[in-house]
Amino acid sequence: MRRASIRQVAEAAGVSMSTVSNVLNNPDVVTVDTRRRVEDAMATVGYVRNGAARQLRGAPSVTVGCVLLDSANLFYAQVARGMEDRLADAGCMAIVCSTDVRVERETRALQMLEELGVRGVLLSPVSSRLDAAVELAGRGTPVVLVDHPGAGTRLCAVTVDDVRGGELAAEHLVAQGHRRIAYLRTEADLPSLVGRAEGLRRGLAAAGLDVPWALVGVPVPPPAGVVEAEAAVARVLAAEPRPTAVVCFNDMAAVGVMRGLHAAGVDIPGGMSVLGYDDVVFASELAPALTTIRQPTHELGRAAAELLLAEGRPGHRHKEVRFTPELVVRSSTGPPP
Amino acid sequence: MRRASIRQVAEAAGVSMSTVSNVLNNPDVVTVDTRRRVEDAMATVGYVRNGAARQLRGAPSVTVGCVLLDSANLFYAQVARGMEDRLADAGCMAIVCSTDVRVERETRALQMLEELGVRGVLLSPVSSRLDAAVELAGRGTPVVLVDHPGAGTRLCAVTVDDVRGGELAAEHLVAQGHRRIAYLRTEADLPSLVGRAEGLRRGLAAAGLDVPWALVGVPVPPPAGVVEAEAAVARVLAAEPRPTAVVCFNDMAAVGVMRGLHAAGVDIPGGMSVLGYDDVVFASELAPALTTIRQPTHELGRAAAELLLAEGRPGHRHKEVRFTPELVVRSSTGPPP
DNA sequence: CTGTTAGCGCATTCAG
DNA sequence: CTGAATGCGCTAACAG
Repeated sequence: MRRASIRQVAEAAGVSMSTVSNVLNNPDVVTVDTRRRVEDAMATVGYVRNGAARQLRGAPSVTVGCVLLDSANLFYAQVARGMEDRLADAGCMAIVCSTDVRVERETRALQMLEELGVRGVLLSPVSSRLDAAVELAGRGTPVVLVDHPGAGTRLCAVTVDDVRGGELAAEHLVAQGHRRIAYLRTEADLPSLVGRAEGLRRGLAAAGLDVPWALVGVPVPPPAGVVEAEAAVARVLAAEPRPTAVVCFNDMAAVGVMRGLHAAGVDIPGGMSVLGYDDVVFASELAPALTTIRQPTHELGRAAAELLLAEGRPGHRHKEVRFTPELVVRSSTGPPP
Repeated sequence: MRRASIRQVAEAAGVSMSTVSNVLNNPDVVTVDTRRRVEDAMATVGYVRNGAARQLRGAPSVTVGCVLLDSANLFYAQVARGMEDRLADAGCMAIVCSTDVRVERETRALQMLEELGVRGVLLSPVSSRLDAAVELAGRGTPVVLVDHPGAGTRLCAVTVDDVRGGELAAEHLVAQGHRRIAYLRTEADLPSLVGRAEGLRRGLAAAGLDVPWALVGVPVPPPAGVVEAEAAVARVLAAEPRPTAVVCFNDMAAVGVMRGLHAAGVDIPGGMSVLGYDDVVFASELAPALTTIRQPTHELGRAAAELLLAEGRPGHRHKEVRFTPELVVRSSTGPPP
């Protein structure tokens, strides 16, 4: 069964195709009377506009690709929701793709989205190799980077000041008296994570500490979820001398760390302070309530969508919107033992 | 700048358009030699297939609509991820739309998706009025319901046995000695919620309790998030006689309730037991760890996508896949005071 | 104000 | 194996 086209509507209403087209696109150019007739006809034949045909004719696409590391991750889920909301306001819809930090998945997603002819792509890139994204943009599909500065690429970007986030973490812990701090790191060279590490170093250095000694990086293997973070606890406890605080790359990892610490019988924050990142919605309800660095997720998504929608409008230029993270002090951090 | 079409590829390669089309769709029907030439040409002119044109010609769409209550809600985020994964396996992509339980938003989303010509729609409906979905399906866009049985609609559906979930909750609490139980209810008549309420009633009745007395419904206004749930605590504490347990419609609501209880100085579970629903990833890390009913989110999404992809294949018939929830006992429930 | 026509990019004829 | 022709549904430009 093929859908009714503008043609059968025209027949049913006894007018020409272009009249039907007009009631659709230039309603005021057609008599109230005929318009009514056409609208009735559309209803009776069950007419539905054909997006593919419109797009082929050059109408702007109503779909936007959202290529994220993991849409089920609460952080990205909220970012995606922000995108979705802003896009909906503009009559657009989000096609969301999760890459799980895999280049091939990212490449494939970008390819498919380009073939679809999306209005643009909001991308939280898997790594700093942005060639594919730059080429995509070069071929005419606007790209806005999310949580990645994209320095020197001429791509618009929405970021959070990760270095500042790292500093915030370092300052807070140093102020509490910590002198040796573990931080969880993943294999991927996500710029947001390297930024935070840099911030940690700066913060420690500013406090006059010997950074190489004061900061111990603990690797967490992919997919770097709760389970992997929990397993990493053994490695932080084994470090000599033992660190008195651990900084996590997100709140889910902090959940894992807390779990591991509980299992090992280490008190939080008495025996070890734990610092999260993101301030997801349940961070305040953990045991103990999690001290963390808040990122404005929803706004991040909205801003990214905003930037994308602005592309192609007259006076458009490369732009980076940067948000500032915020320290939220709760009970999982305290003075060292 | 318009994208290169099959035509410029043909020119660049010195062959006809149909030859190019063939290397794309019937690679073996063309000489290895010419194929190479054409492929080179595609690379140099930067050719990208035009999805709109293909779809117009009748190619099956690669997009599927996922219309969910709230994609940022951890439960749906995971369901969506399951959908996305299964769809990706089939070379498809998910267009996700959140309705926030608003009919107009649902209607609008379905409309837009139909115009786009999506391969189908995975819908967690706002209410039991499924007319729009049924009509959509009638017009040829397959619809699979998620978390809604869709009785009598001939629509495929993926559900969780909500009545059983409610029973599980009732049985557990009654076994602990509770005789008067509050349950949080929302305004929306979501079938999953009415199912659970029914299960609660059955469970209590089976234990020989006077249901109208034993079960007190406490309304939570939209958007029924953490904040609203927290505010509802006052109402459960004010009920006379005071209930000794409260069952929540999801884990986020439980977070709110726990927060409210803490604020009111009520011990959990000493003064009040709290039961969640969903078993989201952080439920085990709350203070106290949350007793809850687990739903298989990812599988739910996968199964829905599976059903959708199966539609239109030869021997297809109406089907409902039903999953079974599971009680996860932790520390937020215990004997009444 | 309404009707006619051409062509968007592609895949599928059919004739060479 | 290749080339030319047709039409998918729609809209913009033009003719009436």
